[in-house]
Amino acid sequence: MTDIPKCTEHHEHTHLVEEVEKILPDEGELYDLAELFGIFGDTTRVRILYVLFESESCVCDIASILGMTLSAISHQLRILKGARLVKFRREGKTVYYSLADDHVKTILGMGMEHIKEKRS
Amino acid sequence: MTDIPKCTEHHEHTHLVEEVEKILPDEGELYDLAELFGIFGDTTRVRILYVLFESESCVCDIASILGMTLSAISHQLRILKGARLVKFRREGKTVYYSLADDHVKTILGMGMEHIKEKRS
DNA sequence: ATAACAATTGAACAATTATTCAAGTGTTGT
DNA sequence: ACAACACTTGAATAATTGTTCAATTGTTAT
Repeated sequence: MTDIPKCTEHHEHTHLVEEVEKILPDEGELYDLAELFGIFGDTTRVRILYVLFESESCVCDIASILGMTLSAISHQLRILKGARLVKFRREGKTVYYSLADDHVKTILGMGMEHIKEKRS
Repeated sequence: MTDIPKCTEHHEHTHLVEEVEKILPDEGELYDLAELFGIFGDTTRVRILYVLFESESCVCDIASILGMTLSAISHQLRILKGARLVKFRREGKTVYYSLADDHVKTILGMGMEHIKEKRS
């Protein structure tokens, strides 16, 4: 019966709780934040974003470049679209996707910096 | 029979493929990168990190503050430890965790910026 | 209207993952 | 040696998620 603990002795609990509550984002923000990072947490989506770094591309090209099916890519693009990480425009039969803004580059860059440091 | 497409007409495929291959991280880096972001993709882990922003804390305190079991927190700390996002030291019976470096703050800050913009 | 192509969508399946439960370390004090 | 506390760990379960398959929508050309 593992229960929520109240560390028998020590700490300035009450104090810490107050401080944490001050800076801890509310439930909604926390959820959105985790969801955003979760989106970067899949190699297919990251690869798509790297393709879009290079140039605006249609679904078909992305699929072709990454060696995956149209459907798989389209599903992932829907998620990226939902998080407003990419935008799109239609031109005839083809839909062109591109990065929504520079946040994507910055965030991925930060992540890359971290893993490169920790790899040594 | 959904197959990997080769867009019938258009594009400078060969050119684009070359360009993308130049900047696309190799398989290992890509995996590590996605894995890193995946770690930020869970509200429990993000909450733990926010607690550690405030101060070094023992597992018991984190669990107590977040209203979760010791076991659940310990499991998540193991993951954070594995990604070198947190470090720890033992002092008698208690183990104190703290942020490994400033990357965590920067990365979470970037994410927060993005969602706050997109919320309006 | 019909055919052909680009893309989207929903359902199904397999794989991954977070939490719980129960049992196990490791350390301190008696 | 024993009990008590802080924490860790492995297995099990439920929930989430990525890809595939099949069907559908939207657009263009004949």
